[in-house]
Amino acid sequence: MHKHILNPFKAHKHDHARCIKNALHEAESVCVNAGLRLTELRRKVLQLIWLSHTPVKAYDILEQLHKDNPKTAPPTVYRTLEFLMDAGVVHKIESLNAYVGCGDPSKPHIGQFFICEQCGSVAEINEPKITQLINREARHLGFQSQRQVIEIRGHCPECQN
Amino acid sequence: MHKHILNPFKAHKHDHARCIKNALHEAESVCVNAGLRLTELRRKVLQLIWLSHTPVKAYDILEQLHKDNPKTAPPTVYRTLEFLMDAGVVHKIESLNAYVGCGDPSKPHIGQFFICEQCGSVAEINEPKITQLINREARHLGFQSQRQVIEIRGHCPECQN
DNA sequence: ATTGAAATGTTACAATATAACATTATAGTA
DNA sequence: TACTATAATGTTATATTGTAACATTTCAAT
Repeated sequence: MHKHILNPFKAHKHDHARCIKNALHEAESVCVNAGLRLTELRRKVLQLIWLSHTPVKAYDILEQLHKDNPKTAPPTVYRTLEFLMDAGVVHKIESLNAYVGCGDPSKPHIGQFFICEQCGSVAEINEPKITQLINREARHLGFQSQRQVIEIRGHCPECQN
Repeated sequence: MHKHILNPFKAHKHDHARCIKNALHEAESVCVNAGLRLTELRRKVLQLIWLSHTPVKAYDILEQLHKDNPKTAPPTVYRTLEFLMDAGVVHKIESLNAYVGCGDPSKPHIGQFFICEQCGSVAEINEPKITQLINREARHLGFQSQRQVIEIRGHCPECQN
């Protein structure tokens, strides 16, 4: 696997329980290192996101949380998502209005996402050449780049017939 | 101006009336060539989008249309936007939920957008190197790329102090 | 134990978008 | 010209996504 592939397309029967466990463990250490509190709620939401193989909608998370507490309201979800995104352990897919676990939160980065239109699965890479090329174009325009939204729609290996 | 810059950051006092006129004229010929009907409504919406120097929200368009017809409803706007996007004369900025006129609709293309967080203005380029690089990464993943969402957030030349 | 800040709860609502069906306009044909 | 199939728009209702503002609870540091 190339080093810049943070989160590849998953084989159908990879060990996803392990994925989740690993993601939670990484999130734990990211938060500890940054002096952030990964509370029960935040851990729960992160886990719900990782439980899915595809990006998760805020209101789907809300629905899941209702199983624990039927009175949970949208702000709880959105605040939690904001925290997880700021911590760098979750990314938002803007073109889907949905949220996905970061494949490698160990250091902050600009992710590039490949999203399957068919099955919804997402791969995340961090290819510095893309970042650099875009930054170069930005300079040509006199533009100061702060955040890059790179979302490629198409078909993943398993959905091509 | 580089050839791949489809829509640069505008100087404060460029001739925007000319921009609009030009855009409508181009849209006209795009539609004629494709056998599409640029109706009064569609032309009106396209004009409203170009009237703004920044991406326009669907409900702002709706509000403008209400001046002509107070009963106009959301589907009218969204359908018109869909038509204009399919025709290639308007792009949606996914990270803003807003719509912007295409800088060069003459041939279909993948646009790359630079969006100023301060003033909201947008520049559009079409740099094949970016497209190609991303497509190469896609191939590494076994991914068939169909559409690229490239939106760079930051500060435009006039908003850097 | 006290307290200030962070986290979460709660209520209400704003903003964005679509489904489904009705009506009108248009272009091509008889 | 009138007819008709299709495209375009109107209309009603509702779904989805997201936030403002204030109340309460939890937590860590004293």
